[in-house]
Amino acid sequence: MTKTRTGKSRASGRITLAAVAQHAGVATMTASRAISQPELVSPELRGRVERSVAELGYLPNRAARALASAHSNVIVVLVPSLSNAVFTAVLAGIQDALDADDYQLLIGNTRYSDAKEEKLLGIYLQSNPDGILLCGLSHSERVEKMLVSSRVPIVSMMDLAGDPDQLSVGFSQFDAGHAMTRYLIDKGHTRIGFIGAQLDERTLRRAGGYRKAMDEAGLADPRLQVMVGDPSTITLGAELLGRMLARVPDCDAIFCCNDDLAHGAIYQCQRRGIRVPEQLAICGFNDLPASAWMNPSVTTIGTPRYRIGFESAMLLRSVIKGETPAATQIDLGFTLMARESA
Amino acid sequence: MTKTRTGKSRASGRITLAAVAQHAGVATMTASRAISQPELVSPELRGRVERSVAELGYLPNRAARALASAHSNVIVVLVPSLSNAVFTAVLAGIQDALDADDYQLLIGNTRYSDAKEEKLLGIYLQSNPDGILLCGLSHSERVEKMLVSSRVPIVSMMDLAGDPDQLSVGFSQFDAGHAMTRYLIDKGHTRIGFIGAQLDERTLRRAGGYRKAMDEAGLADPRLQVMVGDPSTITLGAELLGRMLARVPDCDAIFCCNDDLAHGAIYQCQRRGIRVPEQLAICGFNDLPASAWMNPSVTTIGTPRYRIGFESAMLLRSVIKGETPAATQIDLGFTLMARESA
DNA sequence: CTGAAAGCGCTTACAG
DNA sequence: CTGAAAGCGCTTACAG
Repeated sequence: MTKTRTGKSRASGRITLAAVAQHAGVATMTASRAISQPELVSPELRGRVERSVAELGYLPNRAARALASAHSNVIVVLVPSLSNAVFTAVLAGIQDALDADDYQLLIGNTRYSDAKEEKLLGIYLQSNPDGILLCGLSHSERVEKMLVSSRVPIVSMMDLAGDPDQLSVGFSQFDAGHAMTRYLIDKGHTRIGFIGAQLDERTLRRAGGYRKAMDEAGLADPRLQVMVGDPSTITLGAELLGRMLARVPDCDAIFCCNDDLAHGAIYQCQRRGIRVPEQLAICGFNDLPASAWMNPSVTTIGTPRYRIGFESAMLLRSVIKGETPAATQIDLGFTLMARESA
Repeated sequence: MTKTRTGKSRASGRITLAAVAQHAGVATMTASRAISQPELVSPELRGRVERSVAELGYLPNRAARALASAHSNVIVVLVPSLSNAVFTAVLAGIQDALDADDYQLLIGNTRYSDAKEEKLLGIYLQSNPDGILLCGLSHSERVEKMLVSSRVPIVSMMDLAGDPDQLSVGFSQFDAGHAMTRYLIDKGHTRIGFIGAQLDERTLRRAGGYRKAMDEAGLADPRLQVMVGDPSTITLGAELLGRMLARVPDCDAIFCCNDDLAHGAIYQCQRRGIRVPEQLAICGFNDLPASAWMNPSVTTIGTPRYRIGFESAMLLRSVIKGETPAATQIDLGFTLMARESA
């Protein structure tokens, strides 16, 4: 008798909108409207549909909706790491910004790899996302191509794009690197080392700011830069401190490209009996929670990562809705946190 | 002339399989097969389709595939936090386990909230997931109901289910709490405090293990337990140390339910001039990277979080493929890391 | 090995 | 305010 029983059905077995409509005694269309545009349906029918939805435990099929409506309510977020507190804060901001909407977040972890970013983007683009949130300004050629041909709105997070056509939310990594170096110079340090790991674009821009400040002060010396491609960890910070001191024994300050490295460097100093900051000043970047609590507390750059996520998502949301944003580039700034270690 | 041009088209504008097929001069079906079951298509046609795919930059529409095939290749992962390194390691394990497959991970952050878990699950179930990975064994009644009626395979991560019908991968949080307490007792401590935050099920089980060990040794004293619902942070650890000492001044050891709290407690001791472990032994749980590096280094429980994610995903994967798992419960154990702080 | 037909569960026009 | 028809872009049987 029922259509779903006839012969070889390919049905999923789940409750469908048609079943809800039948249960409520209305057309499928009316049921659809009662759910997505309730103000267009008379209170009576709306009530009947709502009751049927509840009684049957109906859950809409997202794939069917996406296919029929040609938009998915999916927003793709690609971050280079999930173990780094910076990006989990960015994600928290995004989630909070989008909490009230019915967006589905597709979170991808590229692990600082172009190949992984390409792969993830390829998979995620298959879901026809309404928008994309990316970290950074530079991507592989293939990623750029995929992004362009997808025609999906994109917001770049973390740094500021020079190009006003590109939506970006963040702060100048270059300026922050410059400001921290300038701070150390003003404190009277002259042999200021820079320790960089991972060598992602943000680290390289901070290093660029460091170099400019050193140049301006006539203090530049290539031996003072220790750069490695490995992921940043406390252990690596401890190791690179050793490498720096072996190379430049009279080094009097070290600017670590992030707090993990700075913490490792400080712990290592404690083990070697090097007094921080008296014998060696050490500072970091990002202001992780431990930096305020360690002894000595760590001088570092406070970054608005939660707000970067939040504002990026709000900007993307407005663009998806067809609004013209007031500004295409949002500078959220940074804060130098002068504490005990430098 | 072309069908897509006639009148009011609802087409998305993207390249479709039909377009690929036409370009290759084959039927849509053959193009479909050439992509998903290439071994069933003659080398010649397969080659033509592959070339057309590349030339046109075809990306399959996931919604259409999901709708037609009644399975989505989506796996839902719900974790209570993304800022906690424990769960980001679990996620890394899951991602690595599923890397080769074409699964799409839907990662949800429940923030330790039943309401958020319900909401996320409701949204994610709309995508018809092939499987679900959850943290913990106990969920709200509504979540349980949704899970049951969805009939989607589920693996519970972190702890071990008593019920053999339930798939679980983890270790006994209770036993770990018991072992750490036993260790402190064996060291001669008698006034052992327990500091717990968040009060999620894992913390409560660890506290249960602590209480049992204290009972067994005849050392139980309710005043020794400081429990608060706030999220665990270094700052909270520092604060709860103060609260514990105010309440039990002669406390000689403190078992913190996780490393964040332990770190905060130790930093606070340093600021107050309390020597760790001589005056007060402090230990944590999870073995975060900093625990091995701090001075003093932190005694804690090493947990196999990456492997929990990896093995959970492998187990779920095999169940989705219709295999019968060798065991429904996988105990990955824990390791007591005896270091300087206790 | 290949293909014409039907259908997955929704929403978009359109008509009333 | 309500509904019958068509279509989104795929895959599943089935037939050849």
